[in-house]
Amino acid sequence: MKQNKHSIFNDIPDEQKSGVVFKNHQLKKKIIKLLDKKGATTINDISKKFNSSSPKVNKLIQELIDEGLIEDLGKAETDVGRRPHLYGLIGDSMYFLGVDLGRNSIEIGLMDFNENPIHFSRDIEFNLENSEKSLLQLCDIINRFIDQNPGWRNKIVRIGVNLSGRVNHLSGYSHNFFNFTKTPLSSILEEKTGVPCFIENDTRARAFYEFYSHKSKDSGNILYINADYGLGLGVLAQGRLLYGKSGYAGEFGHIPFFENEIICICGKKGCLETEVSGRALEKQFKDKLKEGQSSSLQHSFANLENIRMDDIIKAANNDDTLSIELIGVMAEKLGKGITTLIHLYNPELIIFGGALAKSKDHFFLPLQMTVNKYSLSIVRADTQLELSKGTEGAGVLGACYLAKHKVLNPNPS
Amino acid sequence: MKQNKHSIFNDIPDEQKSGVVFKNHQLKKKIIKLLDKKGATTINDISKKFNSSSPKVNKLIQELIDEGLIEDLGKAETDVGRRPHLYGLIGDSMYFLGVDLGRNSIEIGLMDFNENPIHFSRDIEFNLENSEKSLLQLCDIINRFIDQNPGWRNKIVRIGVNLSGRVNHLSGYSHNFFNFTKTPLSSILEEKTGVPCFIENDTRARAFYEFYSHKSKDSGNILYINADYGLGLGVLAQGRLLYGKSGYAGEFGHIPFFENEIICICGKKGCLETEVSGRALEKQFKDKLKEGQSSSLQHSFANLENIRMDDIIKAANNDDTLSIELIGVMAEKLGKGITTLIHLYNPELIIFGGALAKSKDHFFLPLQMTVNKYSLSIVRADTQLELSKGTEGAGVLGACYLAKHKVLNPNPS
DNA sequence: AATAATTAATAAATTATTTTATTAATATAG
DNA sequence: CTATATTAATAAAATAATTTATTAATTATT
Repeated sequence: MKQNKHSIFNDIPDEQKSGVVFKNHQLKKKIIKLLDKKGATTINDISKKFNSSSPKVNKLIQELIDEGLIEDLGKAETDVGRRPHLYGLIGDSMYFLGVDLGRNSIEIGLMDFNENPIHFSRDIEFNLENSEKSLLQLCDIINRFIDQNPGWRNKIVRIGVNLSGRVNHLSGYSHNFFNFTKTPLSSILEEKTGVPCFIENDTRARAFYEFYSHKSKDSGNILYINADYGLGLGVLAQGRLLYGKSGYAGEFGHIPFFENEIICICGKKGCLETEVSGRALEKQFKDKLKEGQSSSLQHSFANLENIRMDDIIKAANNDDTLSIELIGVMAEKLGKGITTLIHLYNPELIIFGGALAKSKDHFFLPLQMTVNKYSLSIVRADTQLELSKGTEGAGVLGACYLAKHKVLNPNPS
Repeated sequence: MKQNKHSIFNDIPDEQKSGVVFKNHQLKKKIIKLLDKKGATTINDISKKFNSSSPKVNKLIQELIDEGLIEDLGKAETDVGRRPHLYGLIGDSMYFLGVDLGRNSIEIGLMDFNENPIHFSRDIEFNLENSEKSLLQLCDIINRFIDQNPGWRNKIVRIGVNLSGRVNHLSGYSHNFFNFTKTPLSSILEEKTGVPCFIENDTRARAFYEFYSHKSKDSGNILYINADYGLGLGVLAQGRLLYGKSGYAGEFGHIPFFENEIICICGKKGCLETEVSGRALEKQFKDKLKEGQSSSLQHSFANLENIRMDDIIKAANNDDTLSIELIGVMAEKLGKGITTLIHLYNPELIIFGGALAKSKDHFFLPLQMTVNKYSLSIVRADTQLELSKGTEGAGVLGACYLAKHKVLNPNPS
């Protein structure tokens, strides 16, 4: 495959690992990271920040300009003295590609360094199977997306691919899909596309989108609850995604929470998910109808078994009393679970997303009430609760943001 | 106060922040960190590790020898070629001081860079009050400890002080004690002793001792449960102590867990601690006696109200059936809580300490059974459960280890 | 036992970086 | 409108680092 032009974020050869070339390379990366964080910056500020002389920084800046990565943004406004030049990233110089694998479709998106969307394709037909054929099809779809525009391939510096199930982001192995080769999945993708790739769990990628796109992220302790058909959790602790020993951290849906007899999809009984999830909501709704309770949905469905989570949520938003009640009770139960999370992670923010969060206040108000009831006020005071805006393509965006994050922070998570 | 001689871990003046002096200083610190981690190392290995030339490393090594921090350990064994010299830290060149504040006593310990104990003083009389007098007394005790040996003061590079309650390790403010000044507590201690100081929550310091002294700490995801009069938790997530937004992370004892009517010391009802803690055990034990159940302890106590947690644990270890039963039931309840922790943190190890853990198998076996019963086997498989060895002076040792850790890792937590 | 092969340490040569001095650009005061 | 003060950028000088060549130390081999 074609080699990416932008070597700045590719590893440099081993023989150069010692010496000046390597150190200049490192410093250039640091400069780019700084410009990304702070925006337009002067040579003096950069040289102070990195304890490097201004002639040295000047030289590297000139090289970065020649490489097409940064540009001179003119002079800064100052009160006195000669005005320094400002330098900033050329957002269009580098791209990130995000891929979100669903069961029956793929979504792909391209984002530039300034986080502007370049192009998105939704609902690309794809049959996810644990087979080599399916994997090759995936690579083909990605390559065809990239080749839509001849200028793109050379600009893409990293590709992130979201998969459901257990994913080892460090080794690049997926546990549930494409696990038939000795080579890590990420390496195969890399070989087929010619661009460095990584894989990530889809809920965590979505969570990362929420974390990254949110304004207030002071201390970096944020939780994202995905209340959908299942119940997922993504954790950002002290600025880093939490994985735990093998990537299971945040298995919120399966903590033992109820003394009930409902068997969870995980095989255990009493999991939080057995009573708090879209799946549980469907079950509870149908049970109530069988018990003789009424709902506006009865008119729309000939066969009540066809009622789905989304229908119930829509009904609640159209004032269906039974739906509102069930969602409210569920939110109260979730609130107690959230209190546990607040005490264990002491987050500054919890964001609620997924289908259930779409029922807005019917879900959010009882949730908040319960959290207030059960939590220590001194701990609770730290934590802000928020509904997700439910942005389309959060998964793909999360993969793109993660790609950018990994490019700028190669060492830790 | 006398200034510490070892400037290597003190911040260098601002005017030197640019330039060669600063960079050499940084590289020397990196060398010391490497020697601490890897033990005896050659100049070539160091220069490769840090992308620095061997003449440069050679020069810095000579300087470090002159400063008395490292020593030439003779030649390495090699198969072929000239044998390189090995260099290693002089453990005795730098000390760490740990201070553990109890309600009525202080414990102080001194440890060298190789983690050898130098001197420990237990049960120093001290009355902890939120007053300036009490604070001055504390400083006096610390200074008197240091002055026991005229050679110590100059060798101590950092002092760690453990306090109960909420502690901000970053700002240096304590929430519950010595909170009457605008100056952070850590700065006051620093001024009075002439050595850089930090403060930390006592449970977290204890937890850090357990993490640091344990052999297997691969991925750095470890929990420490302090099952004592209260119920505490210390979390090491991805190699870093977990604090959360304001240092409340790990408030395990106060998660809403029971539908009971017992008012917790925190003011809420239903907290895990209301039924799982030494405090709860005392209450339950006395209630059972009042209900007419019998125990061997009835013979030893004229007034049954004087029975304490430690007596019940001792009784259990001497085959007292009632004590064993109560501890067993408590361990089962804790097991369910532990399962929640396993699902949320996916740790590789959980260590159980505190007084309750001293009842060994009476506590540990029912605990393990319950964890196995409630947890997802695939997540559970990652987690090893262990009883703490219950080392004397774990708090002071934790403060010393933390001091060393902070000296070697100044940037993150 | 002498020699070749190998690697470490050091010295010398080369290259790179920083420091300083100089020139350029800009605002303010007289 | 010019002089002065102030800061940026650049050039020159000084310093420091790396690279290379050389010498030293060591094992295996002839």
